[in-house]
Amino acid sequence: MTERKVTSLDVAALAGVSQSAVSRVFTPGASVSKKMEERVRRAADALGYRPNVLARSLITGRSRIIGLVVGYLENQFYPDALERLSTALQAKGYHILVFMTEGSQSDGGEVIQDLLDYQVDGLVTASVGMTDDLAARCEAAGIPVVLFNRGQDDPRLNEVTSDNTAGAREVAKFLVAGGHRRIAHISGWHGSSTGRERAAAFRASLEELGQRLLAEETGAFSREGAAEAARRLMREAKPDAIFVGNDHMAFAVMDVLRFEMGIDVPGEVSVVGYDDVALAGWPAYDLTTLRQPSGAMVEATVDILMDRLEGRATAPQKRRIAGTLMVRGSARVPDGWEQGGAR
Amino acid sequence: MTERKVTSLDVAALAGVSQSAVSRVFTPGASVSKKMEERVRRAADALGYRPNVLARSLITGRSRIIGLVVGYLENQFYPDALERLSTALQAKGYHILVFMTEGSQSDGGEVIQDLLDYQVDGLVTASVGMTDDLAARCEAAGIPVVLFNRGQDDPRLNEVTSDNTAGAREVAKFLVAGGHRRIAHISGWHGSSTGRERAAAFRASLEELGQRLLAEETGAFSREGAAEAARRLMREAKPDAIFVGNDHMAFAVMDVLRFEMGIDVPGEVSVVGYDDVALAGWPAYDLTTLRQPSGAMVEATVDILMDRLEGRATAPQKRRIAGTLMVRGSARVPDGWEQGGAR
DNA sequence: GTGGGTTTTGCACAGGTATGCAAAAGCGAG
DNA sequence: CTCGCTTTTGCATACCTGTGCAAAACCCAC
Repeated sequence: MTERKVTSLDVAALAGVSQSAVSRVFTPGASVSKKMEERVRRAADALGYRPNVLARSLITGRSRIIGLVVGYLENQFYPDALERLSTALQAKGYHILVFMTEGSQSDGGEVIQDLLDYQVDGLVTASVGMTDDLAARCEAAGIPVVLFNRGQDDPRLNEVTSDNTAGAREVAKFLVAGGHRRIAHISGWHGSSTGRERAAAFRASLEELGQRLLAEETGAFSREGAAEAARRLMREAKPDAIFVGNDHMAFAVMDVLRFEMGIDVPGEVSVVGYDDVALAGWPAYDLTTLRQPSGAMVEATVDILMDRLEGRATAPQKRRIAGTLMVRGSARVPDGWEQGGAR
Repeated sequence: MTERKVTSLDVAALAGVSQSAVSRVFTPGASVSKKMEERVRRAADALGYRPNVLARSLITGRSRIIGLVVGYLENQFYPDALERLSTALQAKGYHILVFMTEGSQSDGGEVIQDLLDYQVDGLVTASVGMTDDLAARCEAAGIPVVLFNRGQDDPRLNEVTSDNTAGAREVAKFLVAGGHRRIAHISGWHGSSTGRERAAAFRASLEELGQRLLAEETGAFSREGAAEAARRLMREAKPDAIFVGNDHMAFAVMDVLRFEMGIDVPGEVSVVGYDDVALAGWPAYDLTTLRQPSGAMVEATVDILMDRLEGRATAPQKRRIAGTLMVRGSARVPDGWEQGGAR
């Protein structure tokens, strides 16, 4: 409390050298002699000196802070990604500053100013439909933006998504091969590209396979929304298979079917999700789902950021990570279907 | 990219006033005339000016950044708390900088330096057994530290926990009242106060009620550890009820019992958890558990931080939030037991 | 208009660091 | 030892803002 902050000047005084010398010792790649290094470090350790990142950032213009804009952490996919992202960035000397938006359908407008105020070096947005111009404004300010698990038509923006189209097609093939004839879809929020792409590709793929999508309801990426959608679906369209826009909603659907309506899954209705969060692999759900490899997606995100921050590439990248269908017990398995997918 | 950063000097020049005037307009509570305010704001808006938080923090000595040290986000309790904490702090003009430690049993030593480098105004540690002297070092540097959901004997440190002793006693009463006679416990990690307290209180409470704890295994707060513990327990001690140190482990235990060993829960074995994460309320698990009110715990955390940051209180606080038993379907319910607990 | 008191404004400096530039030191060869 | 070259060091300045202090402006009553 009474401890005054120890600065590079204090160290310099104790070591009997100039402040710039101290600065250079703590700046990788600066020109310092062996002897000087030794001397300064000894003094620094004695005083417990560490450079002030904020003061440093003021002059270098780099804060080593990455902003993360996120809407909700209820869907386990996001905490998992957050954990990986934070760890990966930490290894590179960056840290994550968290900005929560209200709800999953916000455009992030409330936090964008906050973000810029903190002079973040980069920006990752997850689970939020950030409007084009907001993100573009950041890019204009020289801040690289990566949309994580969400696309936007704007060609200026970086994106990392899984291949939603291929994924949805894989699910369609799987369900058709399994002999289902009344296939429905509970989609995510249509304001998000992820939700739209999966829905559109699923519908199109079914038609390629000679089927028509029986019905589509929107679950708004929320548990309650999905439960409602499932109830409507079973009351009216009566499908024998449901592809749900993500795992988080799929769990709600399975709960409604099994525990509220007494329907056997997969005996009477097959359920397939999207994401492959940890819970999907637990036997209580044992959910067949399309894995979005969050590890690879995070790697790609970090790659893009580093390219930009270290001044390598500058062209916007749209990376699309391939997923694989995880065949488990919530959907009928076609004869002869092998894990990893048939042709 | 080529856009130079717009500073208070630019605004001052455009408005034809001094830089200090601009500063004052953006400093709440400073002395500015109506006319000046109007004039500066117009210029600032025209240029898109916003004060640089980092430069500001350099001079005020407050960064408006709160460090959060966290070990893993797999246990849903923590993402939930993170979300609440971030939202609450944001409302007060603070933001969370995330520091991940390796695994749940780290002492946080790797990140402590990073933390201090960023000049955080305060520190919250969750799911990590931060050693006393590290936290004490932060306090010595004038940074308030709150241990979230973890206690430490050091009287200098702030803590927010649920009342583990009362909670464990409630569970003991519930299980005994339910007619169980072979009661076992799968504890968390004994390096954590949370784990120790729950285990000790549970054991003691059983003895007060005239029973002996049948067996205790450690689950190390991990899914795999808990599963192993459950297998050992059922192989050897054969309990008719298991109190598990947190929900995250309890789910693993239920999965092993039901799907691996074909044991009926709660017919043959009752399972009780601790935390009441969202998943506990989903019908697939329908877990009876002691609710840790994360909302109230976060409120208390923010309270303590604000007291210190706004220079009110300075004495360390140890807040203990009361929990309530959520009676659901994973454990036999004693006749006449009412939700909210019997006397 | 004058005087006293209250606001408002500008000036100048501080906060902790990185870096261009020039001076100093080191080094190796002759 | 001297010279030329490379490496190392110190000086001074810049980064962007908040704030104490004194000067200026304002307000109101006489």
